[in-house]
Amino acid sequence: MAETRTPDSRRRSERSRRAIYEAALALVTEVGYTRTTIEGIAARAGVGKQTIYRWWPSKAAVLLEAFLDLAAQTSEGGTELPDTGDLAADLRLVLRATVDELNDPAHEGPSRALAAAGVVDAEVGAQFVEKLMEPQIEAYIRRLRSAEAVGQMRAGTNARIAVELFIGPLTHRWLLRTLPLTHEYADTLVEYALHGLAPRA
Amino acid sequence: MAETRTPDSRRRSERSRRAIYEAALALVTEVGYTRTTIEGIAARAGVGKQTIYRWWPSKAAVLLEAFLDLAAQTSEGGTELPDTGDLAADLRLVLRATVDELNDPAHEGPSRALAAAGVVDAEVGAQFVEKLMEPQIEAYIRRLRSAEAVGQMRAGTNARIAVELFIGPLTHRWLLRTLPLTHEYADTLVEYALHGLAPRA
Amino acid sequence: MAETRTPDSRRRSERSRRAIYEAALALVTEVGYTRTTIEGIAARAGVGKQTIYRWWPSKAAVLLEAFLDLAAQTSEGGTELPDTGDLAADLRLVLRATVDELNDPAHEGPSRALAAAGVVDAEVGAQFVEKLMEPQIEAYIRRLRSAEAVGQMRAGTNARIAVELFIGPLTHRWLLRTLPLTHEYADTLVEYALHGLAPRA
Amino acid sequence: MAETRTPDSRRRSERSRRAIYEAALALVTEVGYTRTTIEGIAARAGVGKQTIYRWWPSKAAVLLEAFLDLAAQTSEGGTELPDTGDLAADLRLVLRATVDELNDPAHEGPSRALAAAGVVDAEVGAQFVEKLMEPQIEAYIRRLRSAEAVGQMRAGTNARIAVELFIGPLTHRWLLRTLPLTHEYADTLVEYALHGLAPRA
DNA sequence: CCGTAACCGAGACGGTACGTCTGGTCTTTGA
DNA sequence: TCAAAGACCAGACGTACCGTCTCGGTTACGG
Repeated sequence: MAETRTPDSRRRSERSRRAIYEAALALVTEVGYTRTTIEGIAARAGVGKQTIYRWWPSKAAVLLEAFLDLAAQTSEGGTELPDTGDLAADLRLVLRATVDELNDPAHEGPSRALAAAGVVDAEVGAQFVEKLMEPQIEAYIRRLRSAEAVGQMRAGTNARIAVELFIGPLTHRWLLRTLPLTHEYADTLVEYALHGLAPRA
Repeated sequence: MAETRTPDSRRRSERSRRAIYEAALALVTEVGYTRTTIEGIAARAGVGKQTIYRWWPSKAAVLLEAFLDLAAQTSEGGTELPDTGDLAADLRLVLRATVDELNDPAHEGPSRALAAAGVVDAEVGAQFVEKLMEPQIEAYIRRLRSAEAVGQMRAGTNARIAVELFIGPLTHRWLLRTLPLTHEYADTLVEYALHGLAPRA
Repeated sequence: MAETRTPDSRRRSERSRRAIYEAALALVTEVGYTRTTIEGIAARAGVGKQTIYRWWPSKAAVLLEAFLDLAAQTSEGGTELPDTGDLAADLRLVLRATVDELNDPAHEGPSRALAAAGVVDAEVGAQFVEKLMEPQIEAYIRRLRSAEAVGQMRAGTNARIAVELFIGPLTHRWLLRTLPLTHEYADTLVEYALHGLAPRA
Repeated sequence: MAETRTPDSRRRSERSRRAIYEAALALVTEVGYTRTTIEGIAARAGVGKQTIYRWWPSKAAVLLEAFLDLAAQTSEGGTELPDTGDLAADLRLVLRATVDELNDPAHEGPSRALAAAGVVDAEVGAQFVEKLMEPQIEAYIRRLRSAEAVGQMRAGTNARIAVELFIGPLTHRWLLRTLPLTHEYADTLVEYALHGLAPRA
C-alpha cells in the first residue's frame, strides 16, 4: 500500500502536485468523497496514477493535503483571534465567521469528506486534528487566557474544555445537520457558554 | 440503487435478517467500515447478495438498522433521563454513562462507521439523527424543561441549544479523538455549562 | 493467477463466450498478438474482464480456444488425407493445400501468435500440439501406413519421423520466413522425401 | 521508439554493454522471455534504462545481440561442417551436435525466446535468420555441394530445400516439443533424407 | 590540457495493462 | 416458489513496465 522505497522529493514535479490538489478538490465537490477515485483524480490532473501512489498513501491523504493547501492559501497564516477587550463580542465575531465558513458550499464537500475519513481512520483523524483543528484551538486558548487575565473569565478554568464549549456544539450541528447554523445560533452559544444555563444566583 | 419492485415484507425471512445484522456488526467491528463489503456480509450471513439488495439500499442502511436493532436490545426503551430534583447531579450521571458507552470498544466500530457515513451521506445522516440522536435529545429537553419549572434553569432558554452544550463537546472529543473522555471531563462539562465561564457577577 | 474456486460451467454464458472468441480473433488479426490485450478483448466483446479471467488462465489460452473453435467450424472434422493409391500425388495435394492455408493472411496472425506462445510456454505448446497438430499428424500416419501396406513405402519406417520429413521443412520455412512457400516447393519436398537426396543405387 | 539523435558509438561504455548482455541472458534463463523486462535488465546490470534505450530498439534486439555474442564466444567462428568424404557420417555428426545443443538447458531459454519473438515480429525474425540461421544453412549448402561433386548426391538438387530436409524436422520437434530429440532420431533423419521413404527400385 | 559535449546511473514522469476485488443486476437451480 | 448461489457487466484498486525526460556526475574529445 505505502511506498517502501522512498522517492527523491527534490525531483518532485510541482506542476503535478498542484494539478492533483485541484483535481482532488474539484472532484470531491462535484461527485462526493466516495465517488471520487484515485483514478479519477489522476485522469483529471493529467497525471499517471503512480505519481499519486508515489507521494500519498491513500485517497484521504491526498485530500487532506489538498485541503491544507487550500486553507493555507485562504487564511494566510492568520490563526489569531481578535482581542478588543470584550471577550463576548470577539467570540461572537469569530463564531459567526466560522458559521459562514461551514455554510460555504465550496468548502462543504472536502470538509465533510475529510471529517468522515478522520472519524473512521485514526491516522487521518490525527493528521486532521493536528493540521487543521489544533492551530485553531490554540488560538482560542490564547484568547481565553487573555480574558482570564483581565477578569473576564473565572480563574482556573480548563481552557481546552472551555474552547470545546464553543466549538463542540457548532461542529455537532454541522456534522449531523440537526438544525441550520446561523449567526443567532452563534450569539446564543456565546451567551450560554459564558453565563451558564443556571439562573444567576 | 433503490428497489423498484417492492418486495412482500410478510414473506421476509426473519432468520436471514438476524444473520445479516450479526454479520454486519461483526465485520465492522473486526475489519472496519470501509473493508466491510456487502459481499462479505452476505457470505458471512450465509445469504445471497440479492437478499441484502432487496431490503436495503446501501451498506450504511444495513449497518444503521443493525445498530438500531442492537441499541433496541441493549436499552430496552429506556430513553428517559433520571429526575432526582438535582439537575447537575442527574446530568453528571447521564454524561458519565455516555462517556462509558463511547469508550466501550464493542460499540466503537459500528458507531464511528455510522457517524462517518452520516457525515458524508445526508440521507444516512438524517436517519441516524432521527432514529438514534433525536430520542436522546428529546429526553434531555424534557429533563431541562423540568429543571426550568423548578427554577434550576434560566427561564426562556432555548432547550435544543442547551442540550448541545452538553452533547456537542462530548461528541466533538469522541469523533476527533482530541483528548480522552473521562468522568471528570463529564463533570467539568456540566459545571461549565450550568454556571458559565464568566465570573459570577 | 489462475482461479482457485472453480466456477460452475453449467451456468456459463454461451453468448459471452462467442463474443470473446470473435473479439479475440478480430483483435489479433487487426493489431497483432502483443498489442492484443485482455482488456481490449473484454471491451470489444462487451464483457467484464472477470468473465475472461474466470474461464481462461491467460491470453494465449483464450486465443487457442478461439482458434480451435474457428478451426472446428472451418474443417468440419475432415481430418482425413485422400487415398487414391498414389502416395506421391496425394501428398502433393495435401501439402499444396497446407501451403495455401499458411499463406492465407486471415489465418496468419492468430496462427503465428499461437505458435509463438506455444514455443515459449510449454503448457500452451502442449495444448497446441494436442489439439491442432496431433490430429493432422495422425491422419498423415494413417496414410503412410496404408502406403506401406501396398508397397509404396519401405517397410519398418518410423511413421512419426516420416511425417516430420514433410511437415518439418514446411513449418520451418513458414515460421522463420526464410523463403516463400509455393506449390513447387511442396512438390519438391514430396519428391526429395520419398526418393531421397542420394543418387539411386 | 527508435532514437532519433544517433549516439556516438566511440564513447560507448563497453562495461555497460557486457553487463547488459549478461543480465539479459541470465534473466531470460531464470524467469523466461515475457517476464524479462527492460527495467529488470537495467536494474540487474546496474545500468540506467536510457542506456538500453539508447543502443537498442527493443527487448528482442537486446536479447538477439546478447545471444549472438554468446554464440560468437562459444563457436569461435567455426561455421564449417566436417568433410570426411562420407556425407552420411558427417551429417550424423553435425545433427547429433545440434541435438545436444538444443537439449542444453543453458541455451534453451534464450533460444526459444528469440525464436518466438521472431515468429511474431518479422523484423526480429529477419535478424534472427540472417545472423543465426543463414551462416549455418550456408555451411550445410557448401557441404552438400561438395557431396554432389563427388557423386554422393543427386545432381541438380535444390540445396536450400535439401538442407531443410535435415533442419526442418529437427527444429519442428524442438519448437513444438512433440517428442524428445535424441541421437537415434538424428541418425534416422539422415537415413530417411538421404535414401527416401519409398522402397529402392 | 582544459572546456564541454555526451555518456552514464538514477529515477520521476504520463501512460497502459495487468490481475483482483467489489458493486449492483440478472439468471439458474436446488430445497 | 423462493432464496442461495453465483455469473454477469462495469470499473476502481494498487502494481509493474513502458518509453521519455531530466538530473547530477564523470569521462574523453577536440579546439
